[in-house]
Amino acid sequence: MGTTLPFHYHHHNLFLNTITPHKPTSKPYNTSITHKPKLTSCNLTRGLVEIVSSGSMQHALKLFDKMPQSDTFIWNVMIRGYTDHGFFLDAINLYHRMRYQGVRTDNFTYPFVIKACGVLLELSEGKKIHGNLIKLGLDADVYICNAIIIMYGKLGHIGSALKVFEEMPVRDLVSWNSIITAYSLVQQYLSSMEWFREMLRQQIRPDKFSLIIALDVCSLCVYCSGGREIHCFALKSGFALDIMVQTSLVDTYCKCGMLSYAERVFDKICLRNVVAWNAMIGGYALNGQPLRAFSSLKKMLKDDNLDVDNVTLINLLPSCAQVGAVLLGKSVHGLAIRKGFLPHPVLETALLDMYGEFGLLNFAELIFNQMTDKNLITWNAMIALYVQKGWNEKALNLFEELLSGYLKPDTVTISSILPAYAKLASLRECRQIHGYVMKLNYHSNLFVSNSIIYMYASSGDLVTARTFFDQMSSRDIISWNTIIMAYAIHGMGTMSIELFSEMKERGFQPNGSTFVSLLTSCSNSGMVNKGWAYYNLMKQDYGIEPQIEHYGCILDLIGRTGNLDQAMSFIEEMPLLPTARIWGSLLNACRNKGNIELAELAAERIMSIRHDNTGCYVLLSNLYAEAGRWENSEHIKSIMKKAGIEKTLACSTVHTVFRLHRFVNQDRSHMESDMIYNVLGIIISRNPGHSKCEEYVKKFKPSDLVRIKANLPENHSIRLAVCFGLISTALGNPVLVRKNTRICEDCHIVVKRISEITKSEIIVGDSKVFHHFRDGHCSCGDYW
DNA sequence: TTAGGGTTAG
Repeated sequence: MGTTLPFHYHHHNLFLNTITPHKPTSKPYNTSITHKPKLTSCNLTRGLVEIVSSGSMQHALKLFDKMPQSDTFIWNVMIRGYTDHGFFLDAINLYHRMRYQGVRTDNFTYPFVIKACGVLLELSEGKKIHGNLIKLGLDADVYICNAIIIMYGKLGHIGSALKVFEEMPVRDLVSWNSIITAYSLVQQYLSSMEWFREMLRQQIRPDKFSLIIALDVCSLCVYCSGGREIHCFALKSGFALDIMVQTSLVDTYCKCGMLSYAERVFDKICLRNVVAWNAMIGGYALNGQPLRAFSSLKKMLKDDNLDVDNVTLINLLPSCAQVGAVLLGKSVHGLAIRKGFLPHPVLETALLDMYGEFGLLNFAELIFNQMTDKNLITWNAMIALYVQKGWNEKALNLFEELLSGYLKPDTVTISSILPAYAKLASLRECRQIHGYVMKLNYHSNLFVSNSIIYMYASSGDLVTARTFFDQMSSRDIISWNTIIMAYAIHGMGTMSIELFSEMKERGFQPNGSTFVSLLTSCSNSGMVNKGWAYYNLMKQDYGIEPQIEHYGCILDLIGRTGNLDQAMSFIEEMPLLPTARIWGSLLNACRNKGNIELAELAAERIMSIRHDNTGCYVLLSNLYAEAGRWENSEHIKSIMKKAGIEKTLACSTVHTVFRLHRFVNQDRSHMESDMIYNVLGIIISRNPGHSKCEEYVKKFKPSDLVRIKANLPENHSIRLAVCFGLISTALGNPVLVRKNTRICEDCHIVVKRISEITKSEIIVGDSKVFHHFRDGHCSCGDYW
């Protein structure tokens, strides 16, 4: 055995192999040299090709620099090497050096450079190269054109891609596959499938890659029947025996929710490889069958004697999350480390997601912070996690951090972060992010635009929410559900109902969520009969089986009537297991009726479900206090203390142009405190006949008064915020106050009165609904 | 002695 490699390269590589035993080059050189090779140019070139294909580009470059550089071929080899091994920028740079040094480029040079431009999203570079090609007369080369079509697809310029395709003097099968891929890349899946069909119409026989691309398109747009059509075609044309096609079929069926079809294809695969298994394991998670994913893994290891790769683990993690198997998840994490799969951005993001699902936020944060090559998907995962878990402030900070970096947020980022804006930001900030969305041209994306409706509605600006909705160029069912819900949380039931009819007129079929919006609206606006009517309509006319959310709404509706017996029997007759939300609804009804016994029962149930019970404890404790049962009230407080449950510090906020103003109960810290208390004093003095203090003096012994004085409604944060809002809000604009807990009955009465005296519209968003106070009335109809 | 499209992944 001999080698034609120059000796010093040999030596170099052996040395490398000794220091990095875990990363052998893919093609180790033969060491049994029997003769000293001649350093001919041909030998050098062969050596270069071999080193390049092994991926050690630094070594290749050293050799390259020593070689005569007039030869186009070796430049092409180098550029290919860079592109093949992911050094796209180096590929483009070397191409520039090649042109600078006056080396002739040829038809072999360009496909690699073009690919590099596509991957790096280098639009201007790509266009320049395209221009050069035309000058060089290479723009008719099939290989080059095919590469350009893909590049324009990646860059989102489908028009340019199509133009190249249409102007090609000769097209081959790859050209067709490329245009289908390009349409898929710009997410125009229907056009993509149209081109696939056009290909068949023109009697061009697809190859297995055509089928794989088309199947991928079907997965992406969940086009189930398309997947089946291609399956039929594959069976007729013999491609159904190809493992890559089979794997694609498994994947497509899984992504279209047709698990049994996927299993049938999978079982027919003769020699299953790890990729096929991965598709199946991932598919089980996707279809909510985590246990089957685990048993698949077992079979893969045992029956087929295959080993896991990083994709196996990536696909396995969602199953761990679904069954809440923390230990199992951690052991998969450990396995990933032992196998040397980490760091790996996709695997790390999958781990982050899983820990997030477990609620182990600190683990997720740890992974995020340790990651060296975070991409946009990683950032999106972390932001979405924060928002889902209600850590809105952290989400907003992280989003700010993302904006200050080089990554550009996409529509996923924006639709994830908007709910955090809805919860925390001022209207001004909401308008800012809205402007940013318009600038990025993301507002036509339905996920984004639906989130914008929600954002405006839940930050108190129903008018803008509606205007935005009206101006949307296209809407889906979620847009309608969102706007109906917007009016629901603002207690404007008639508007919700109006929109519901309009939605039907425009041909949208209501779904379960539509009725959640509608029923919430009826309940929040006190339209009890209408609520029941829609509940029946939903079941009878639309065949929608009520879910727990619907039962919750109906229970709120019953609660409003004060008929606690009916509420209780409704719960008992429900075919679903009552959740904390259900008992919470009953508890709320009990609070309004002052029925302590039933409230205790409801509270007990809530606590047994071990939901986040803070609100429930507070409510019960207040209920006891109002009834003068101090011992019970204190007892609840001590339970909370023992359990380490902190009562949410009630606060109310008002935004001015300059900043956020936050008020707590009895707050004296505000700069304008004196003025605020003066205004409050004037209003209270003009509101005789209502003071909880007087009531309490009549009701309780002096010793009790000391206990309750600390939290008298007299100086509740909401009143301070409303008064400050009256001072700081421009005349004619509504005063907008937000509160992190529910508004108390006493404050509700006072704010109604304030709206009457001042002739101002006052909007108070509490933790459940928006109260619109005007002329002494509230949109909630005094039930919330 | 070099090309283009391509199975499983967040």
